[in-house]
Amino acid sequence: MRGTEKFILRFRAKREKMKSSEIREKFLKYFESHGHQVLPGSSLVPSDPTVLLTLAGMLQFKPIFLGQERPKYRRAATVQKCLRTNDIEQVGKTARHHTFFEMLGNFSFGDYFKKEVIQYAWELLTDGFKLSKEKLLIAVYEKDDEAYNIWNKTMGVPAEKIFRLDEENNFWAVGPTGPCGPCSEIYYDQGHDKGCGKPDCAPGCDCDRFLEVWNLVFIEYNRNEAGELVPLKQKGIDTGMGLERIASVLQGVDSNFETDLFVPLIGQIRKLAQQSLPAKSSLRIIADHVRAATHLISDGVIPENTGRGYVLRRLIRRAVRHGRLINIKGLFLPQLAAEVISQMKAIYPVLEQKAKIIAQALRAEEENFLETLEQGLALFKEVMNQHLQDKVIPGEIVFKLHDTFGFPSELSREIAAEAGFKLDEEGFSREMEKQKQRARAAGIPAEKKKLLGMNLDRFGQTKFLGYSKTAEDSRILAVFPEEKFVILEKTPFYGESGGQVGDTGILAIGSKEVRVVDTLLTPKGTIVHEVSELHDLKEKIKVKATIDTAKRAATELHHTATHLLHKVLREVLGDHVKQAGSYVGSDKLRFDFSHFSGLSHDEISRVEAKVNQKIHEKIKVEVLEKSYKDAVKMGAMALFGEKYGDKVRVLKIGDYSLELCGGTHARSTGDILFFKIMSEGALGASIRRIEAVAGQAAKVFVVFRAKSLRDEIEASIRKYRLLEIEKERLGGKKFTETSIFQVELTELDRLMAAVDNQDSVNVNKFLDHLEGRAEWLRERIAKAEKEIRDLKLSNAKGQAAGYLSELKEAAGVKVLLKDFKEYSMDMLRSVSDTVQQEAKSCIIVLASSFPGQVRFLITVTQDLVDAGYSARKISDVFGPLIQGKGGGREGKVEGGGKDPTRLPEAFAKVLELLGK
RNA sequence: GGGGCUGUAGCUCAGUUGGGAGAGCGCGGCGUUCGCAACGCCGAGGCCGUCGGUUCGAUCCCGAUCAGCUCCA
Repeated sequence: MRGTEKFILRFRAKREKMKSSEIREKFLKYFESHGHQVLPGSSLVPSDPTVLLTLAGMLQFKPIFLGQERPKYRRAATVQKCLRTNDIEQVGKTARHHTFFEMLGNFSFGDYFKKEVIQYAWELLTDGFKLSKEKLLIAVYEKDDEAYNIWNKTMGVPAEKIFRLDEENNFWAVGPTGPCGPCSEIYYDQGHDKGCGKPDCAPGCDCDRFLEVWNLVFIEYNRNEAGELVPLKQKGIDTGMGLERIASVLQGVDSNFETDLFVPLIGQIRKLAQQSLPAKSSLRIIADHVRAATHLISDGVIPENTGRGYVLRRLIRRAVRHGRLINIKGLFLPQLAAEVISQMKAIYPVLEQKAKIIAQALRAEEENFLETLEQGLALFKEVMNQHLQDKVIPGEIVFKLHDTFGFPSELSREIAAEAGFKLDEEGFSREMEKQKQRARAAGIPAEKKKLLGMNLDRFGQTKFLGYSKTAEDSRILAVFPEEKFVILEKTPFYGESGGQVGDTGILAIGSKEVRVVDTLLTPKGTIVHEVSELHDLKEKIKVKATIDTAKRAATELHHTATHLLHKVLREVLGDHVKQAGSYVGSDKLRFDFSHFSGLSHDEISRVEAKVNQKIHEKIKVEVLEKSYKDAVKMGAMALFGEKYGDKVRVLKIGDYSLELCGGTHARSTGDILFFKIMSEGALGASIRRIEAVAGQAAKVFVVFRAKSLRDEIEASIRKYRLLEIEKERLGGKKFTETSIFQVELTELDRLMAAVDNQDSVNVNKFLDHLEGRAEWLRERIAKAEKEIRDLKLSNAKGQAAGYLSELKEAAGVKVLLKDFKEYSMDMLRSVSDTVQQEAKSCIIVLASSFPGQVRFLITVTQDLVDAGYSARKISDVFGPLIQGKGGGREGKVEGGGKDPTRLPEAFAKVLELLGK
């Protein structure tokens, strides 16, 4: 009976465990019922551009606490996803560390303060969550008597359960200056057996006995520049309770990874591992990192080599490596991410919306890393074997792992540490620095370098008139004869910037003209004209500056097309597409952007169709002058890391696209005429490059492409016919009619009509069709060539038996000497093999003669080699006579020469040699 | 823009004094079997990324180029 009772008790205990979803709900409900506005958690990517990631629950309220923004509500409560990687190497080793976690928090903005928040926290924990008061302990800042007294007197917590901790532990601040204040922490005592057992073990100890479950921050001061604490008029409250931690307490488990937040996920990883006892830490690391990566991607981060993207990349790569460590075969992250999504989509709907991108990005990154992981690990193993004594991985190797195989250095550190090795950190930094210098030295074009060395700051910003004018009377401010640079007072010439190339044109002095070959722009805005010759250019004289309008117009088309392309890419591929550099010239445009995988044929086609659709719509292109602030407010896309002045130009393409841009543009998208992508490819990890053409250049490109395809097809048809004739001659059969592959002129006319209608779908159809025909013919030709080779080979083999009768005797040895016309080495070998098989013991010298060229093969059967004959010795006599030589083994020599006319003489010499 | 690594059968990859291109998986056929799985036998499938150079001869050495990966700018 007692056994049954126990069972029932355990069963009930299990049933009453609070699920994590109930904890979130209960938390928010509690504060809602106490006048708090429940707000949605913010993205992991903060709106504050100076902060890399959301690493605390209060981040979205930081401007309020800093006094920069007025709160909409006086009280708020949130569940906030957070991501931290500062303790990443601890994740998996301990029961509590995470990179991704959820923070439950309640906030007061100038409303309630210490007393209320302490009451709320206590009530929720003891009454709402039913935690035993006996097991809760309190820490306060050592100088905060007020908090101490509230806990002790008002709440009735006995003095021995309240600890005073120092500034390091219990004083909170956003930075060196700004709002700050003491805090108070609530600990849960897990009992003696969970702790370190030291006599001084208490809250704040590193061991696992006292769990900090809730931190209450009392924001009451502002620390000024002088470091003084000035009391705030509006005091605030900011609290944080880690969901994973409180869940482990409420569910009575030893680690956060055993809560319902992790159990299903870890279960699935265990299944994938196909191993009875996979390493616990690897399971935890994978589970943690998958959660983090999934959420990061859902908030628009994709794996890259800088910033947030690099954080994500490190998480994914570490997870992939641990996957291999526990024997998971093949791709596994997309699958696990799906589990995370299905588990958390109710609370974070964005996960479901971005499910496709999450799977794609994870798959691409995992696939890529798997490609290099194996090689890198092999190198690692090899190097470790070489350094068994000092147990240090040399800096060059760490660098190579990073540079070539994409091992983030901390991953290398981790792998090394597992085997008791260390990294030569200094050597690594040294190599890294070298690489940076190399790149810097090579990165700056010669002209730019010249410009930077000249110090032209004193000229300031040149007045640019080129937005509306193509010619202008001006005056020369300065001439630099050595560099052939000219600076004008004002100019219609556009200096190279924002990807757009500089203008070319002429400077006229009276009736004399000087060509401007390029125009540059200094960082301070000085426009520098590079001229082909100096002539009479001097300071202060008057010139008329006229740009090459045709080139400028072609460039403008490409520039406007670039903006359309950017927008269309975001529509077709997703919001994560960001410009990463561009080139806009009169001949073509180049657009680099972030995206994790290559574009499919279909995606490229859709992009082209959409851009051409916008061209077809003839949308008005306008430039608005705005303050930077207004521009951003309008929703204009600005490039991260670019500097903008007070007044910015905003390029508006109807209601379609809005971007900051200082370049020059077409008046209407209709002017672009046609748009065609020439190529798409990878630039580096997660950066793609598209090269495209617009306007007349696009038309020319399409025509040129079509014509060269047509030429190739015509030539292929001729070649194929010849091959078929030869095949027939050699005894092969069939002749395929090829004229159906011919390109009719009317087809090209229809292609041009499609170009004129911006009908890129049909243009591509035509081009693909031509491409298909050319490809088909290429394959046919390759196949016919192979068939001809095979026919020749089998013909040669078939005839070989007939040569037995030509065997001669020399000193009791059978010898075959024969010249074939235009046989390949394969055919000679085939003949030699057959004859050897039949004649058993013999020496064969075969030659194949071409005009001015001979190839030969000399073989000696093994029994004759044993008897002292040598193919090499024969070759040494035979070769020189035909102006050549050969090499190989005693039994076989291959070689060649240049004089087929002396072959009879050479054969005779061989007989003579053998006869001796 | 610069550096490193990789490119061989449908897939995963071997392949050194430069001298007849291989394995495993997959595929096709046959056999054993009532059938499946499994196994055995046989077979197809390759201009060794492309172009050029050195060489009598290049998957191999050198150069260029393309593609993928990776790092730096």
